Amino acid sequence: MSLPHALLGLLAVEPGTGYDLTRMFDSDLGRYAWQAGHTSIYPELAKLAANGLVEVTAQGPRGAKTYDVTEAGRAELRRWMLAPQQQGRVRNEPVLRMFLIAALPRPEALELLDRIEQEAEQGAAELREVRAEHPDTAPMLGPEGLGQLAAEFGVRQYEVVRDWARWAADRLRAEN
Amino acid sequence: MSLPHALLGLLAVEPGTGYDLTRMFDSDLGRYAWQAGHTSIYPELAKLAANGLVEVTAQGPRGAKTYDVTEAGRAELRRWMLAPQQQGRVRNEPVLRMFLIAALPRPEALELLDRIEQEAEQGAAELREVRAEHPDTAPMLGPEGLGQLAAEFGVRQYEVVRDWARWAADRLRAEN
DNA sequence: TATAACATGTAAGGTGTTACATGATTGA
DNA sequence: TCAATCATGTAACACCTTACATGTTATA
Repeated sequence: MSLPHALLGLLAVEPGTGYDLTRMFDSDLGRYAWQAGHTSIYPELAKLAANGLVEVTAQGPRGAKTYDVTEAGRAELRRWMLAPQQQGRVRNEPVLRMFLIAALPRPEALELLDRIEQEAEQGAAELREVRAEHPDTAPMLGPEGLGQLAAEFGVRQYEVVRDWARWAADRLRAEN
Repeated sequence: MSLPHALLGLLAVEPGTGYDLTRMFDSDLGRYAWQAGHTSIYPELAKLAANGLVEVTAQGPRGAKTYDVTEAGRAELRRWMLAPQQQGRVRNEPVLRMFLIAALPRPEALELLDRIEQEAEQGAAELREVRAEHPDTAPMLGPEGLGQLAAEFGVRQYEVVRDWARWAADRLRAEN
């Protein structure tokens, strides 16, 4: 049940349409943090609006509705963000595959580890370029900040996966 | 739809009951990779058995049924593990919160970043001890391996979060 | 002998995904 | 004028969570 909070957060960073939010979930955000399709976003926006947490502040061309967070919405977002974390839910298919390598026969395990290492290095390289586009002076809070926080985390994340895969492959090869 | 594959993988590592699987999802695995409660596990096991991917190989005391993977199950697991990855689904509430820091006012953002840094360091410290319990010579494949792969990944993961939070806090404090 | 851990299940309700559906605007 | 992009929605189905429900075995 984090979708409403994700929407609240994204709109608090920058107001936008359901379509804008949909694209955000397709990029950075959906890659490391949270995913959602437009078919869950639109109904959820309607629900948030009905509860007074967001409101339509502008109407654009193709029936486009720009949503913004209300004061009540901002309060709820702060409450959720600052609440004791207590193990939020995690579902990460790539990481699941990584651990289940222990279930594979040796040759396949090594093959997969090597592939993971390569793909992670590639991902890191791509993201390093994205990161380089952000000027070092851009503000950390607001729309620029979200991108920076995500890109920086993403690079480090990929590097961890790459190093972990190398470590595991080395250890596995060392076993006689 | 990774639950069946998670179960297949865990049983391929080591046969066990639905109860055993439930406990696994409560530990390491559920923390970084995938979560599931017993109420989804038992029906899913029945479904996998009906499809011939797992089978009951032993009956224990309290009506306990020990499941093992069949040859067909192993084949399906290999297929899924080695299939081109193409962006598996990721849903990570802690990471979502991290990115949405960009939506907070400065004081709260700094407060949260400091808290994240501390909690991550604590998590890393705890896991380093868990990791130290695994002998360096234990085999990487099989039940010991799963724990090792997860512990090693977990330590590195926590360290990344800690370093990232420190980096973000430093950058934010540096802004005038 | 009582408590904790073991062990399995169903049902209702909520959430999320896939497929279906429509239409406007912009730019090549 | 055609294709891509923008923009929003509904319906059916699959999936997951919470609450309910039951009973056994080991151990302190």
